[in-house]
Amino acid sequence: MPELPEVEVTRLSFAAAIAGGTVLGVELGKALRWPLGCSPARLIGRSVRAVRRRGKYLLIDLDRGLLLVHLGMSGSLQFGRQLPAPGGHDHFQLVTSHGTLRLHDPRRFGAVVYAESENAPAAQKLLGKIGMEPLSDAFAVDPFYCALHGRRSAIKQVLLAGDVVAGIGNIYASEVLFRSGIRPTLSAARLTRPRVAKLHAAIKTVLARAVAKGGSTLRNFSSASGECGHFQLETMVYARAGQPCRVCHSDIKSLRQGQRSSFYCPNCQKF
DNA sequence: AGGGTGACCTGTCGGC
DNA sequence: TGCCGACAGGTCACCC
Repeated sequence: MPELPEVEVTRLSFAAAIAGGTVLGVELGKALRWPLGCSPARLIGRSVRAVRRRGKYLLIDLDRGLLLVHLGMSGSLQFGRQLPAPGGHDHFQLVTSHGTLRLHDPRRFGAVVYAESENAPAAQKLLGKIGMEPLSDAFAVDPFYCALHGRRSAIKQVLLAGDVVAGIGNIYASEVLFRSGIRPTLSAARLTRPRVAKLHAAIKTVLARAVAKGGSTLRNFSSASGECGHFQLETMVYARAGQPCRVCHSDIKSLRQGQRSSFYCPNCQKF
């Protein structure tokens, strides 16, 4: 469920509250995608410094080491002093003096991994190939254009791969391509500079807007404080196959790319 | 090295 | 009602 906006909304919903807390306990449920990478007991007594985000990863900085949290396809976090009793899909809990952080993840594609530092191999294995942060100043048109120029795959696939720009998943890839008038099947290398500039602007605008709207709640996403998002109410193409385009009223089409659905308007995105 | 495919896991929904 | 296949917001290991 979580793309960059949902992960950022989650971060904002508990980062300030957990900062300064001391780890009192770590509880593991069923196995997630990867093992924690250290004994839970080793984390007890450490304090939480801050919570950052890199792509779709949350980085929970401790006074020594950090936890990398990924929500996978179906994960969400909850944070509070008094959480209800854990259920069968709650697979990780970080109990701190400021409250408990809980990972709920039915499909278990998510993960919580400990690393000694951001540069340690355990962290770099996950963060090493992540592309530019789209909401940072480092994400500029020139480097974006250069990176896309070397890719012959379809632009939708390149956006999803995340090694050029970080954090764009299946919903927002379709949305930013609609707003820049680009067909998802077009080879990334064939985009002219003006079109890359338009795509760049759409990525910044759409992701920032989605964060402001609390992310997208399609099935059951909610932030760590339990708030649902509302961006799904303003999607232009995602999951709208057969419905009229909100701009030109043509039928929205869908197709499969790399075993994932893409949505586009054949009139607004001609090539 | 870039690009394509299967794999991981559970829940839900539509069709027969 | 029940079963079965397709699909779901991600991404990595593995092939060519």
